[in-house]
Amino acid sequence: MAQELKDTLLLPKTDFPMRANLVQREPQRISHWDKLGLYARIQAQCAGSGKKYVLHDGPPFTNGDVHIGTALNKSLKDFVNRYKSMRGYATPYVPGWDCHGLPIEQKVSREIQEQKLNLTTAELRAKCDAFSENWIAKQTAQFKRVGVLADWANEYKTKAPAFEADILRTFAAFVEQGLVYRSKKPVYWSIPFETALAEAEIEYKDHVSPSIWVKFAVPADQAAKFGLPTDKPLFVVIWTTTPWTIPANLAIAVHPEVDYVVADIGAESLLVAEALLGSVATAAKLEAQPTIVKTVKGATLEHLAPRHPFIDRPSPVVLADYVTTDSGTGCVHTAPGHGAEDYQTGVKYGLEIYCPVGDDGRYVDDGKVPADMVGLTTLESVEDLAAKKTSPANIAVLKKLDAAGALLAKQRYEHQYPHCWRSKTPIVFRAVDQWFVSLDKAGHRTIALTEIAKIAENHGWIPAWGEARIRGAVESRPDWCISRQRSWGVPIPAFYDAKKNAYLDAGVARAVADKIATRGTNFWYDAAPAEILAGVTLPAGWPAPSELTCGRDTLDVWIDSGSTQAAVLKRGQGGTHWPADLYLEGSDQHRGWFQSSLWNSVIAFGAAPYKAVLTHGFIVDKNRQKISKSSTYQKPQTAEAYIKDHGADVIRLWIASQDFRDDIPVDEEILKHVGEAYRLFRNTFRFQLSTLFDFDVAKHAVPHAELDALDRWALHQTAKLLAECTQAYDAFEFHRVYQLCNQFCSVTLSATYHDILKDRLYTLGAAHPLRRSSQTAIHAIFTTLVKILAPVLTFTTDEAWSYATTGKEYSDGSIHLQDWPTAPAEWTDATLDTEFAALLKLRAKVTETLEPLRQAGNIGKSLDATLGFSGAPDSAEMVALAKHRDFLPEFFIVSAVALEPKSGAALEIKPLNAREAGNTRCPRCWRWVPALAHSPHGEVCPRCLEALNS
RNA sequence: GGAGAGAUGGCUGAGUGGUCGAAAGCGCCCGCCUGAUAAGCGGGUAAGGACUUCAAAGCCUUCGCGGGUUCGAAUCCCGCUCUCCA
Repeated sequence: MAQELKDTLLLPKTDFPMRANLVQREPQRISHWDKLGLYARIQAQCAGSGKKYVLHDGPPFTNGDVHIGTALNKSLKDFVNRYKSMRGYATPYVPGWDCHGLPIEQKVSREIQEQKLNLTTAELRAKCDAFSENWIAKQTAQFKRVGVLADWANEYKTKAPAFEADILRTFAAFVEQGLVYRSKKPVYWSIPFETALAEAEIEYKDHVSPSIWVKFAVPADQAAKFGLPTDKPLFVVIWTTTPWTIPANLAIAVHPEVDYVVADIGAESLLVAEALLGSVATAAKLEAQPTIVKTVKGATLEHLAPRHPFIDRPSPVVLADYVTTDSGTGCVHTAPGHGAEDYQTGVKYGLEIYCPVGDDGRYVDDGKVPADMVGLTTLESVEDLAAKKTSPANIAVLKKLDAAGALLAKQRYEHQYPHCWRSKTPIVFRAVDQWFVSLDKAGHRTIALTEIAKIAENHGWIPAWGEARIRGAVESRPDWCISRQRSWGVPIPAFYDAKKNAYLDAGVARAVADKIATRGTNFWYDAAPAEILAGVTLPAGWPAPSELTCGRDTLDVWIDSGSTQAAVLKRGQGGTHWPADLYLEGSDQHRGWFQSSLWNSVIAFGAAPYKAVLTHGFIVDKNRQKISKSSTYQKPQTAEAYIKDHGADVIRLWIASQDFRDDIPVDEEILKHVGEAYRLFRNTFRFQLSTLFDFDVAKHAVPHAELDALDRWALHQTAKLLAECTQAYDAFEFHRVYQLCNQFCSVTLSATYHDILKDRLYTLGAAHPLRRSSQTAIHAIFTTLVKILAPVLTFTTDEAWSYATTGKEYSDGSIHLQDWPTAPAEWTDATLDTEFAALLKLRAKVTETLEPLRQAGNIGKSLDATLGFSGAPDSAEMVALAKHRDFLPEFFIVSAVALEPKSGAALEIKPLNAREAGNTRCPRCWRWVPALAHSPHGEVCPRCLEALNS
């Protein structure tokens, strides 16, 4: 009997599964999309709109699995592209790969060493090429698995011959403008890799250096000449944290305006800045308080010539404005071959740019370095660092100074020091002949800064502090050292004669580029200069090709990646355009790719390559620590590892849920919560689909004006949600979309709208106007909601959409081909919203009132109760209740509601057990009614009887 | 050493001078339902402290830490610590 009645109900029905089973099923949907040619279809659909939005992809490095942080980056890009394409923009998205560079060459070289192979440069390069290509294939699959939609068949690779040719053409533009020069000045140098490094290739780490105070003896005749006391031996004291640079010391810098003192410390006198005498005395643990015997301005000391402590030469005093009295002695050890400022001062005073340290980091035998120090290394290996040992060179210098009686004091000094990003060892500053690009010569720095400001005016730096970040990087950047002593890269098209004179020319570079475009860069390594230069008109003054050899330096890889805007956007690859509408990368790229792209673009084309730059933070653990430093995370931090556990849609939802402008914390608890939110969304879709099983919009939709008030209220809420989500997407605030949808689904829908609706959807006749009204609304809400979430939940929304439109798991249509939803103006009804807000407040009070009855075991579900409201008939509450009198039982999900106007009384809610109120339960709709009626299926309430007869 | 960013309850995340001990969701606890069922609904839920009490209620402190401005601060200012970035 009960079963028979139950069969007359219109219970929800759908094939859309409750369990997502994302890990297994997502790959199937990816194949489905591949078959559909989804990317091409979306682009074709938007092509006619006349609107285009180009997000230019920053290339990941091709030497390993996709890291979760890279997946985060690509997902954010995917959210943007999908949203924009739904808004009708063509969104050509050409993914890219950064292929050249040290880490790959290093890995490949190691393999070669292990196999004891002896390869030519060209062969090594071929292996690097294959290595990179292999990872491109793997990473492509991994990105696709995350759900990233892109023009995968039309990718760009920095190692492609045509691309390499464009890098060289960009470089030729530099040469043409006279910006490229060869010079010997100090650069960051990685000893293990024996190469110069770019600023973006170093990382600052804690480091303990031996800081030392060194005495430079002033000969008596010198002291006399400068009017300094000669009664006791006089020493100029310097301070340094890099003892190994002492053999390269050529001068001592003082500030012209600073006061210096000669201080008597007993047996001898010291010359230091007055302000630092105290700290020097402390460091040297002097027993007696030093006595100042003379004070002079730094300027008067210029050309005073103390002696180097253990090499027979003078170390003259020079003047420099950068000298401070913050720390040290105010007398700055100057080695023009080992420091940027030292170099400037060296040039100013005509000093040699002296660097007695070889490529391998060892002292060379130049006849000046003490014989017993030749061959010692300045490298602190990873093992040394772990053992807290300093370099052999440092140790030797300390000994030497001590033996010479020149070591006044030494101390451990903890600070942050630049390290090579790959070998993790401290870098050294080292002057070597390198190619540089002048950034000021043709006013490019000014242009770059102007471009930064222009972008800021259009609010293109997102978040806004990005402007300060890149401005700082651009302002402070020294001339760009662009040569690398590596093989796996784009060769610098320079030639050298027998005397090592360099020849570089823009026209020649372009000619080389043209040849490389078809033959690849190995041409440079395989062919003789005569062949490379065949058919090329040599500039005046060049020797014959037969007298030249090809340079073996390669270009800094930041020239590679900085050229993507030329090689991809300027060429319109895949339908892109220049400048890009958006660059979107981690915030470290202000110093990296955002900057290198800006310089390249400004130099080559006179303007920035992007209109807007969006940055995100980095993934950290729940203690806000970098994952690589984290002790709680053991599993590999690859995208694959996360997706294997949670599925791509949950990972994407997690990414969307976080405010990515800050660091992005990840841990299992957070992912678990996101998983719950995912289920909420999925269940919302499922419930809505299941209630629409017998609804056909074309046939059954009810005109808006005829919709029930509750349904119109729900549509009002939907319109509000849509407006807010649209605004959030436009501002790239995906976490707001997440929060808004989450609240909408759980509060507005599940706990309120859907809950109330169940009675009418299940028990009324199929075609009852009220039921069709609600189905009309649900259909509209579903359609809106599923589209709002489509950019994030790509798999799930596509699945739900397929069920909604065809009832099947897969279909030719796709949610991703849909336009962004719109809310008809009639959906918005502020008056209704206000009215319902009041009713909902009462509803909250009602559930509170019902709870004691339930706790007491008097009622189970709320339908087991009836309600009485008493209160002043003119009170706002009673008026609102009276207005919706017939709707109240349904609204409160109770069996009956009685209104008892009582003049002047405060509102009172009186819940009652429905049975005690003298009712009988209808076995079909479970409502308690005064009397049942006969039906062919047994006794039911009058309303059910009507449903059964319809 | 940086005129870079940040620190809100178990988690996400609102909140830029008072209505905030702090929205909302999640989680957790208790209960209901079994016609969304690996679902759904309702209620409760920050921590510490002193005191009083059978109990309830009440009191004080706390939005990284410490100061300051103000009648009043999570919100403004200064210093510090830590994290991320360089």
